[in-house]
Amino acid sequence: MKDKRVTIDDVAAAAGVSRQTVSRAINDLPGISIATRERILTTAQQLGYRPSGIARGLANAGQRTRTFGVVVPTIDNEFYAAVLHGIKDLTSARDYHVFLVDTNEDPATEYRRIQSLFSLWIDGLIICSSRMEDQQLAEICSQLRPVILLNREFIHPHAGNVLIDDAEGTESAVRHLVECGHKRIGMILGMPVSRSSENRRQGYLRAMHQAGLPVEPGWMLHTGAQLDAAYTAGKPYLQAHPELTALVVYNDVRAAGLLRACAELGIAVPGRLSLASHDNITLASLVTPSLTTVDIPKYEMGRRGAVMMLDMLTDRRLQPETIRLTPRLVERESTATPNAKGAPIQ
Amino acid sequence: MKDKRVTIDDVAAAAGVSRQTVSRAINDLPGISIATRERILTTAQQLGYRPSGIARGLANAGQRTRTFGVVVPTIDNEFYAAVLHGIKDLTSARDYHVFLVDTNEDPATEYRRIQSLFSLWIDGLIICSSRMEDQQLAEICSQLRPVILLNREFIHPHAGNVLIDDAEGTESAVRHLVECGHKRIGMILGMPVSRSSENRRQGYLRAMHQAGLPVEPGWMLHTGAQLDAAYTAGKPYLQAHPELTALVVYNDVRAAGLLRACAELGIAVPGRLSLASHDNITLASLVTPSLTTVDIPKYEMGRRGAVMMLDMLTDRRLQPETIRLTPRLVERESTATPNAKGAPIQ
DNA sequence: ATGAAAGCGCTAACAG
DNA sequence: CTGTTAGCGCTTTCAT
Repeated sequence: MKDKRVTIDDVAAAAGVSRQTVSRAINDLPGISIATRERILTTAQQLGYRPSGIARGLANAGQRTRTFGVVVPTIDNEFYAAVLHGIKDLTSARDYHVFLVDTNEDPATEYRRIQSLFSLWIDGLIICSSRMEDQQLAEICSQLRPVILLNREFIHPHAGNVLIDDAEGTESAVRHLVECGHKRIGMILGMPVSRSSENRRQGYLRAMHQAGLPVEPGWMLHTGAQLDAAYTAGKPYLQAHPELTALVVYNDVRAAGLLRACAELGIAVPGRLSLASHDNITLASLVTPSLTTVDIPKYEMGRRGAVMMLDMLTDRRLQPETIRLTPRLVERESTATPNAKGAPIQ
Repeated sequence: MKDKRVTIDDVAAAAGVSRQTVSRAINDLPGISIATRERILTTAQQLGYRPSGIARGLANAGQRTRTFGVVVPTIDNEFYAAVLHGIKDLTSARDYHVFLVDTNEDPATEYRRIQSLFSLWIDGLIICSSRMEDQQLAEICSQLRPVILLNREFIHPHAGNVLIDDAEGTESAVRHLVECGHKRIGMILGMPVSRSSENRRQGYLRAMHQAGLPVEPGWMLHTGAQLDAAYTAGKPYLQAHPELTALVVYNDVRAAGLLRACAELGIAVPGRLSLASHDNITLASLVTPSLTTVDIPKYEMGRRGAVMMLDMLTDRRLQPETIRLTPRLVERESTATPNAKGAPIQ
């Protein structure tokens, strides 16, 4: 089926040294003469020797497999693709390998798949927007270090955090709408299990409160993650709430769904309804009207997480940090003064 | 740092049997009484025993780590995210784990990272849109089985193929444009290393030839993978070729870049220029005008690849197949009869 | 039906 | 500086 593997013993025999000396040469450890190292490295090269990560992992009793897991709710959302992109470069450069776990937005799947990953003796774990309970996270952290949480605050001696100030981001969006003159502002939320969604809801409530504006319970609507779900749920919501002149939307994907609903209902955006969303993924600038949105530094979040992970792996004494990234409102076409003249979209 | 691992010996001791018997129980192998199996499984459960995939891999001499690699040019493109999505479900259900490799569209990186992955003794490999030379692919296939190639034809006893008839897809797009009445049709290509791009170019040339239409060399333009790259390269191209009334574009991302260039140049789409692209990713239906595009069954491609992989892993005697999926033109707003009246976009 | 022995390929701990 | 001795946790023989 496949050629016999070249093992460390083969190299040792060929170079006429002990297996151990080869190990020292390969791993650049002290206690070996330069000449010997050179010679061994050359023979290893000639034989096409590749150290087995599997055997290394075993011998190390699970210390260093040079692998770690990355967990995302769904790879199908450009947001997480961008985070992964931020993780990738460093990982590739340092010759680590990444197990990708897609949890389908389901906390139970997340927990199960992570536990299963543990049997592979990963060195660490990056969990993006974890939907699990604190207790489960604690259990996972007790089994592994480091665990880097992106977009989810969790305090644990093994856990690092790269956080977005979600509430502040949403507040800036609401303030923008208020400055435009809006008074009746609704909010489209994400999945109930999403922490970001809850944080953004808090930001919305706080900003509305600070502006002295009322909030009706019916003004808030949870929708599924797909564009179609937002479209489907959004249509009756829009019809039921003609009093609203602006909406803060959980993310761009949902905003795009609402845009479609608005178009079909003849609701002009931003003429009759302003829309401010979050994430600033590619489509935010491509849809018509382009979306005013709170930019989340997705790539940077991934990159910083990967840096922390690799640093902690390189020097096990390093303590995990908490990094806070700041979102920033990007004003585009989907927000304007309320009741401005403007024909319905189609 | 972490609790002592529970090993097979711990379970054996607790259950009062040999390590071997535990192994039989865990792996559901014959040669063990039902009662004993039950008892062992229970104690294993109580102890929280999780078999080490690493040790299993080593003991198996690289046969079954329940791990395989998935290689994509760039996770940042929704196309590949969709493929991954198709791979994910089955993988998760069968409790396999996936190493994700992003090659940055670079053949050398692709080769290097795959070789590096081999040290982890993966069971198989799915390579999406490989940019490597046949010779390198052959080398990789000689080291591993199965290797499933998505969107890249390659014949080898270890290699399965899930293919798209790219040329046919492009031909259907060109035929559509010709039927609209276009005579001078250009093409925006992908990266020169992309096989799809080359196949689509062939389809373009063939369809133009069959329609008896001329093709100028200057009508074809290669652009980078990002939207901005297409926008930047597209602008001077559009200005240099006012004779063109329609464009076949390599993919939706690039078409979106061109759309922006057209908007800035005051070129109405489809009024003065029709655009037909490929892939049918989300943004294709969201941009204005929405894109006529050749739908590629991305999710299905990933899913079929994963099915073949897992089938071959389950039954090692199974021979790899070649599966061909058919693209399908989706007509939207970006194509129309040439020279139809219609004001420039802005 | 169960157990004992050997070894997968490597590194850590100790010798020399 | 280099070699020897033990495993890491598991599965495969081969015994019993």
